[in-house]
Order: sequence, then C-alpha cells, then structure tokens
Amino acid sequence: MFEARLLQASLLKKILESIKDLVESANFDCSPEGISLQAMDGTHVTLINLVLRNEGFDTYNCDRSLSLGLSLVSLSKILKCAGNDDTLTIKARDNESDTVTFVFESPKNDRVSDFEIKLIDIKNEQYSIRKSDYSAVIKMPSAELQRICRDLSIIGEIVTISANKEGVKFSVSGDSGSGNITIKPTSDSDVPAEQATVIESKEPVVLNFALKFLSNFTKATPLSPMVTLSMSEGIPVVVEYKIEDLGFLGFFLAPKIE
Amino acid sequence: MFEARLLQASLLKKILESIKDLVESANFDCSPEGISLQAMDGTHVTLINLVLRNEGFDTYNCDRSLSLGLSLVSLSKILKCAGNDDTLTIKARDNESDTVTFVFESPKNDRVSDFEIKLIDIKNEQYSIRKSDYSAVIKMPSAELQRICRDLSIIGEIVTISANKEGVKFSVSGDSGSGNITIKPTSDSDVPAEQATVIESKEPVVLNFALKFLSNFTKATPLSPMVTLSMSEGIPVVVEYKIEDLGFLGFFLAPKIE
DNA sequence: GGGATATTCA
DNA sequence: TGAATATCCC
Repeated sequence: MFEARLLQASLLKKILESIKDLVESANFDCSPEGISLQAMDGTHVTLINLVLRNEGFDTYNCDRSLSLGLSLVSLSKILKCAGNDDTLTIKARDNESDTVTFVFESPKNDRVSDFEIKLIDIKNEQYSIRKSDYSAVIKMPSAELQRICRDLSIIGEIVTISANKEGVKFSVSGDSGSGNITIKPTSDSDVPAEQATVIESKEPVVLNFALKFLSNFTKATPLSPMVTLSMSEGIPVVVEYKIEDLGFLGFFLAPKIE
Repeated sequence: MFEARLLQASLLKKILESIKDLVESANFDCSPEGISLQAMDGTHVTLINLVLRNEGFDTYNCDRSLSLGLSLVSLSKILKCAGNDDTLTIKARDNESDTVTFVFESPKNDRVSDFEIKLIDIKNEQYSIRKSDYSAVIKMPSAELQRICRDLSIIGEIVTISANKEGVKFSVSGDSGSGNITIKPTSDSDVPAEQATVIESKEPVVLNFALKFLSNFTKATPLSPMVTLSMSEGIPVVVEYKIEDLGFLGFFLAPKIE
C-alpha cells in the first residue's frame, strides 16, 4: 500500500506541465524516502531528474518500494481536473495492482474527485547522475532565465553560454542578426539573498545548447523563483528548480559540439 | 402587431449560443403572456424548453398569439451584430407577414441597427412537458457543472450521475482510466443561499448520459450563476437555467439505457 | 495589471 | 490550423 498526500495538487500539475513535452511516459519510483523520477527524452539529449522527499508531503506511507509507470500525457490530463487549491492524494495498492488513483479534494471538502489511471510497464533504466564539481554554478531568478530563453529563441536556435566570475553571457545568432544578453552577479545589497544572482566560477566555461530544450525547461519557472545552472566543459548542463519543502526538478542537457 | 423590447440583447445572444448547435430551427411562440420555444434536436434525444415571460421585457405588446419560425443559426448570426450593451426590439406584423425584424439600439442611442429575417414554416409540434415529482433535484453553481462536464469529457463519453442525500457523483471511464467527481451539499454557512449547492433527494437515482449533450447545455452557463438538475429513474434529466426576471431555459436529455 | 491559457472565429 | 479574444491566475 502506497499513499501520499500533497497539500497542493497544483505542484504536481506544474511539474507535469514542464516535463510532459519532453518525455512520453516514465516510472514514478516510490520508496519510503519519497518519490523520484528519472527519464530521458526520445532523442537522449535531455534527462529529467525529479526528487520529491517524503517530508514534503502532508502524509506519506510507503511500506516497500514500487515503480508506477505512467503516461505523462494522461497524467497531465487528469491533473487538469484538479482545482487550483485542491489537495492531492496518490494511492497505489502494491506491485500487483495495475492502476494508480489520484484523489483531489477541494479546500472546503465539498468536492472530491478521484481518477484511476492504468499503469504502463516501463523498463526501469538507471541513469547515472554523478555530482560533478562544476566549473560554474549560477543561481539566478527563474523568470529571468525564462525571459532570456524566450527572447533569444526569436533570433536563433543555438545559444552559447559563457560564464566567468564577472557574469554570464547568453549569445545567439541567426539569419536576421545576433544578440547577447549578459547578466552580472547582484551587487545591490538591498536585494535579499534568496533573490540574488550569484555566480560561483572556478574557471571560465563556454558551452552551446539547443534553445528549444532550455526553453522547455523554463516551463518549470512557476515551481521556484530561483534556478541554478551548473556547467562544466564537455558535460551536460544541469538546470535545477528547487521545490519548496519537497525536493527539486532537474534537467540535464548535453552541449552541442561545434 | 407584435413588439417586444428587451433591455439586454445579450441575453438572447447567450440563449442562442447555447441552443443553436442542438436545433436547426424552431418556432418562437409569442402570446400575450410571453415568448416560449420548445424544440427537439434531430435525433430526438434532447428537448429545449425556453420560457420568457412578458414581465421581464422592457415593453411587451402582443394582441394575439403568433408563431415565429426561425433558423436558429441565422438568428444567432444576426444577434452577433448586436453590441454588448445594446437593447433589442423584436417586431413582427401579424400572421400574414413572412419576416420578423430585430432592432438593436446602442445605450446612447447613437447607433440603431435593424435586421429582418425570413420566417420559416415549421409545424408546431406540442411536446408534453410534464412536471414530474423528481427523485432528486440538485441546485449547484453552473460554473461547477460546466467544469465537471469539461473535465470528465477528457476521460470518456458517457457520464453516470448518482445522486442521493449525501451527494452527487459524476463518473466516467475511458481508455486511459476512469474518474469520479463527487459534490456535497454546501455546509458552510458563510456561503449565501443563492450560491449554495442544495440536494433534494427523495430516493437515490443512478442515470447515464452522453457527456456531449450535457457539455452543450452548459454553454448556457453565462445565463445564470446556478443550475438545477432534476432526475428520476427512466425519464429525461432536466437541466435548467433561470434567466433573471424573464423566465428560464431548460434542457431535457434522455438517459442512456445500458 | 500582466501573463498565460482556453475558447472562439476566420 | 492559426489568430484574436475572454477568462483566469499570478
């Protein structure tokens, strides 16, 4: 028996909005510690790494680990049926059951909806997610990254991110011209630390990425006011959104080699 | 000579939006008491029952009864030409005339439009609308019914409505899974009576309906903040929207027999 | 009040 | 199928 109750169904809604266009289906790995999901897109360019720790749930009961394979499109459809302030309870029997139940309850408890989704058998690939000692780690407002990706997508398809101690430059060029957006670490001491842009740079890095994917990642913006980009030469960038109290949603994107 | 003046042309606009996809043409039966319309869809699954009482009109003159047969699609096209705050005057000569005139006037009276539509000869079938003593009568926010129909349409095509004193359950199942939405009577005394969900249940009922039609009925949502569902085993459900001061728009839908 | 999304019209 | 609009959410 697995049962996890989340006060804000909208959290999972936002998570699905930001991953459903990247991956068709994935296993939600439920263990006593929490729920996690790792999945790669069809072209194996991006990897999604979602971690939701048990402490972040209103209630969390998981006797033994189980993998819930779900169509992310179906799940996102069902989550659209949740009211904006509904709570969510996820219920699954055990490994033999072939469905999982999502229960939404309105704040006043005058409306309860439950949806059953069929489970899909997905072979559980283990992706090695190694903690690297990144050359550059940038913490910045997530809305700003979203805006940058949106703006640069108008110009071209590939963005060059150059980071050093002084700042981070996002460069793009296309048929109609080219553009650069540079952000600098926050110096204004009026800005609270949680909202400050911070660059930790061990050595300068320059990497190219497909804007299409980066833009897609920024759909997770509603999850967190801040985002971190971790980069090293030759390995995937990590774009990570903390999910308050619960965990985080990370996206890995392999750089384009010219 | 028939002449009826309505302060809000938008009311008739909303009425037509919610019925024009169900019935091609219908008779507007004008009598000294008001205007009424009964019509069935082509497949004889739904019946529309519209009542607009004379008191609700700004002015209302009708010497003797007459039936105005109109193409609802044409009428709805013409009503689209009305400004949002325009008043509407409906004018018809008598039974010999073959047109009816719709006059729109802007609030400041600086713009007057008039449209003439050809009358159609439609044989006036009398549908027996018997007031039944329903097993369950549910009054609920119309937006909530609309939301429920929209959400459940994502999952499947047939909804099972089960009503008893405790609540009303809308159930649906489809390829990807199944879902139930249950609403309970309002217990919160802070909610004004006009906005409260109320269930009058004589005996439990369980009925199946095609969601397609129910969803269509909910296009009438802009007419009223509340809607009532009246149900008894084996007879059509009535979905009724009160139209303030004027009357009501009711939809009858025969249940699906399994 | 601005952005995003859902619905409607062309 | 795309664009404009209306509604909802932030």
